[in-house]
Amino acid sequence: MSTTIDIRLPDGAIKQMPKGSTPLAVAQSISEGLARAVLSASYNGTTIESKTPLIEDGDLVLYTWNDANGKKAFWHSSAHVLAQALEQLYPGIKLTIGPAIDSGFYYDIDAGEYNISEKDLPTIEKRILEIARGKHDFHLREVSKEDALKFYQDADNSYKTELIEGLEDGTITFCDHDDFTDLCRGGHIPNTATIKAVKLTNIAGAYWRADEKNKQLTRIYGVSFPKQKLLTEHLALLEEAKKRDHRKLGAELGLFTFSQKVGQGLPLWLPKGAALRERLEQFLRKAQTKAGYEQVVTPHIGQKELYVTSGHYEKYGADSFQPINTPADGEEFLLKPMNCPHHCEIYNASPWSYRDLPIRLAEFGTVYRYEQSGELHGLTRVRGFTQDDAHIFCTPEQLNAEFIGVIDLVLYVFGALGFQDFKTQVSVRDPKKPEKYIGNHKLWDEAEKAIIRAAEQKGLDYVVEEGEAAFYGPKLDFMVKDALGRSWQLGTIQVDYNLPERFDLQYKGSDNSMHRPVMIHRAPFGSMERFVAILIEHTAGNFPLWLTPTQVQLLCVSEKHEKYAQKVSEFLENNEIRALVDNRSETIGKKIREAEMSKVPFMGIIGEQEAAQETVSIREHGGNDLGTMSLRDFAALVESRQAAEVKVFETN
RNA sequence: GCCGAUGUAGCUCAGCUGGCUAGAGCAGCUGAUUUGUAAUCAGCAGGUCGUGGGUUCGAGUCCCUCCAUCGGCUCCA
Repeated sequence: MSTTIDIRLPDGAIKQMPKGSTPLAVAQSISEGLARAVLSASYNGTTIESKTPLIEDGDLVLYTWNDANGKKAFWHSSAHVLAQALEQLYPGIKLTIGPAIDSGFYYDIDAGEYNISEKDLPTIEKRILEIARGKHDFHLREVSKEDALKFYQDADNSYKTELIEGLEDGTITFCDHDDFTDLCRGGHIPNTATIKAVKLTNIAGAYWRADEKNKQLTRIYGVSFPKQKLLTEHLALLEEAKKRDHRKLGAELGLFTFSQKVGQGLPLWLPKGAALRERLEQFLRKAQTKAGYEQVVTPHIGQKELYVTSGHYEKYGADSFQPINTPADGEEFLLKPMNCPHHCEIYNASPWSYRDLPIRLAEFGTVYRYEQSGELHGLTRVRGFTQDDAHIFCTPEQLNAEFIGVIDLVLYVFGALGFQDFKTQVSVRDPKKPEKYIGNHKLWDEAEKAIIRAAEQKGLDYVVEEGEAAFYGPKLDFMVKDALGRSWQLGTIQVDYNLPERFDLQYKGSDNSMHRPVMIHRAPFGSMERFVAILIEHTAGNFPLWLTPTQVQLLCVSEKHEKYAQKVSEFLENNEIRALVDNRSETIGKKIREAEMSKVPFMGIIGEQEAAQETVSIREHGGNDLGTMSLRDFAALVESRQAAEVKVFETN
């Protein structure tokens, strides 16, 4: 029997090591520095500890802080120490779960009688660091299911026993460090000493097993680092991100507002915001016309019966804005929560032949949904919003091509607005909760397959998320992050066999008999509100020239030059450049400062010289001085800048 | 909806352990100034301290209710 094994490293090199060597030992054989930096590893694709003995040939990847997996191990291990600190400070609390997440880690506890609040976080942080400095090794060990259950029965922790009940004997591991033990699957750093800085970011309620009906636990979020400097940088980054918050910028730039009198979650678009939004609508309208869509308009209310037919009433009726009554007895209308039923009725208004299909009906449709009060969030989650909606009615044979056409449109829109960093997600049924969905399984299977097929054909790097489907059909969702890294669904494309059934949609086939069309619901922006919100956070309010409300602010050096400034303004307006004149009796310095803060791309300074020579002196946002130029040259400059922006997305 | 925090002028904030007519800067208005690349000067005005109740001789400050906002959870047609 061989006493050595061959370990292949990512660069292809093969290390021959004694059987039972650990990843840490492999790292050591490469360099001391690497050994110090190793946080975790994977062997043959499975995550392991840096001290797991390797007993067969395989591929080894060593992870350091610079790898996502290294960070994950670091944060997961930090969660263990957080749990230990909490147990020490609050004896008798019950631990539940504590995973690493994208930006740190959390631990959920049942705090029992304790009332832990934000004020206590610094104390807990201090204790974590004290423990970490104790230089404790993490040890993963296997335990039998019986022993594991006994351990937590003795500790009177029903959460852990519930978790263990769901695990198979032989796969259960505990992790020890110092005097602390936790049920854990693994993925730890070697020693607590590398945890040099920790910040508990917030404390919140979270339901056990993510179920609203279960007890609410206390969740403590944190983030930790191997160097104090990294924490300082992280906190500075968060401060920067806060400056890009669309709620703050929306107010500062005069884009939108809310009123308690009007109601929560009901945005009021100010002139500048409305102008921006209209420009976005025009942009999409143009792209859609080119792609064969036709614009329709439908009312903001519909008879209750309409939503009973669609199935929405049964699903959401109780949690929606309640029916509107009329003087007529028993007559009830609902504010429309979606446009599809209306569009189905437009389809039903005429007979269709397979030769007519596909038909694509588009509408910027404003809908009202009674979102839970705790869900409302700036413009990203509101109770009244406008979907850039459209419904495609096509034959089953056309489905694939139509779906791909919509993916192209979404990618075009994202490209135009500079959203490069998005994730695609195929949202399918939760197999454990079939009662959440309507329609028959065969059609669902087909719809899910159709989406995955199209995503594959377009080469999208998608993830499949169970339980994220709409109740009537699966979706392909385009997720984009906000300034703070929270993920939001923008674009969505959905395949639906159900509404055609419910509304009895038909077309005559080439075989002279009636057939059922397939429906695609789609919205590239998702909603105007959410899209603008994310756009604000991505651009920090520095919108592309073609979108920005004011392109040029003309600043008079003194009131004497107002007349010429008006002339310049008129010239620019005639050249379709959006300009404003600032003729207040203020110093030029102040006017520049304010124009800078309102993020106008160009400032045109107008004084004695400019008026005499019929020129304008241009300063770009950010301070770049472009010098003095003729009005014609400036108009040409703006035009070429704008054309360059458009060209970027036309060629994408 | 749930857990936690917050709520003082249009905005950003001060107001100690409850104690005289609640302060500041910016914004606004009036006047002076007529300005050359990120804040000219002076004066004036502006607040039922989120709402409603309570405790107290006395509440911006303490307690309760509701509303809104923020961070999560849950939800998201």
